[in-house]
Amino acid sequence: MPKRVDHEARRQKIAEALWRIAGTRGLDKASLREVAHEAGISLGQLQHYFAGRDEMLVFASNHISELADRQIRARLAAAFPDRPPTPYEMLRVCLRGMLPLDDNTRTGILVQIAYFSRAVRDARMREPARKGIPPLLAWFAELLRAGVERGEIAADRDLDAEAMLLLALADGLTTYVMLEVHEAERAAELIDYQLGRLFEGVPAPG
Amino acid sequence: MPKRVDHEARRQKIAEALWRIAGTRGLDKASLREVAHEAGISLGQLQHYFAGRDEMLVFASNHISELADRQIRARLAAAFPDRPPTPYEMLRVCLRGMLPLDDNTRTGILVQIAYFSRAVRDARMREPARKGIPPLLAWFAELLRAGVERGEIAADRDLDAEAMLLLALADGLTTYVMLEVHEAERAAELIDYQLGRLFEGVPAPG
DNA sequence: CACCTTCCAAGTCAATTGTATTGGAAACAC
DNA sequence: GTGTTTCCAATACAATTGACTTGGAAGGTG
Repeated sequence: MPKRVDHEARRQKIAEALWRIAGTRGLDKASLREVAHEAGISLGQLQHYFAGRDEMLVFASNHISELADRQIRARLAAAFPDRPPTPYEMLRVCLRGMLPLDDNTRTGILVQIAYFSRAVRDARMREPARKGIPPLLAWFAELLRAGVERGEIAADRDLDAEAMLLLALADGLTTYVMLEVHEAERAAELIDYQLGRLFEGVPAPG
Repeated sequence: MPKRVDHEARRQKIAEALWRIAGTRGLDKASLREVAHEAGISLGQLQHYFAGRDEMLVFASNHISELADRQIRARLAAAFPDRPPTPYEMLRVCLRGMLPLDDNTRTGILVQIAYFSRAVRDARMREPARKGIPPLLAWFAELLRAGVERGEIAADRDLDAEAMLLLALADGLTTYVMLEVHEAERAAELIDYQLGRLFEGVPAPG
């Protein structure tokens, strides 16, 4: 066997270059040449790692999902280094993590939007975006159930519905932040407003 | 003055051809040639009505907004031909009108998404999408205030917040319908769930 | 009729695209 | 060293794009 190269690492480097372009100039502008240039490699090299543009897009999509997943876990660990967070706190951190409150997340959302606008028309790109949602919803519902057991949430709530509402709310509010209808902080307040109605008697964090 | 042509009508015809393409193949595929062909005219003729691609896109964007506005008013008038609808009914019809419950609306949403994914990066396209939202929100809030006066909504609600929540919710739920996470009917149920919590003691429509 | 403005069809142009090909450098096995 | 496989740079190619030019048809005005 000849020249050994870490195949996966290269593909990730390329995916991150694609990420940068999609977040600034849009996914359409992420041509093979542009991505290669952004990654600091030649078109020939890029083609060696991806058979075609679509394959590159799909790989990058999956890569992004994993990164987003990892980031939200890191955020949770960072926010509560000493004690385990309450269900309310976990939910709040997760939902806030979806909002474009900082530049990094904002760029990530731009990339998500670029992919989303393709995913709604292309089943192949829809799959990766889809599959992460049900587990996330189930986890939200579980957190809410823990909230019920702690007596913080009324027992007659439809927890699956509430979980979906919170998720959709975060997404919808983000939409209007990106359209500059309101600020990201306003979106965060509204999340808190909805959360506060759910968790009765739980003091809102400062 | 020579040959007289209804300029505006042509531009609308072109905008609708663009609409059809953006809804099926995506906004990027809406090249001047493709739009011209879809509209059944020549490239030369299309260029006579729009100086460049961007101008065509902006015009079409505005045109779509007006159509959507008109459609929702028509829907309201059709749903309650005899008596004036209650605030609850008006809100419910409007919010349901945003969901992809039929093929027509679904296509419209695909177009909206195509535009949205450009608007988040291009201020020129963001403007038209933006400007319609505040009046809509104000109208929602006004409906909610009427609900408070009828004793259907608790007096201590933050009506501006509730209005934004409902709007964002409809958008977010639509997002997940398009990603095939849940059905449009489920989204409608969830809207009713949130509405039902707001309007206390108002019976849900069959 | 003559004229002049509006309208638009056809063609050209440079730029950019995804894909394919070719040739050779690099590195490991023997 | 020889060979063989992996890796990749360079180039070519057809297709598509937005923009522009040109020439003339259509039709109202005088």
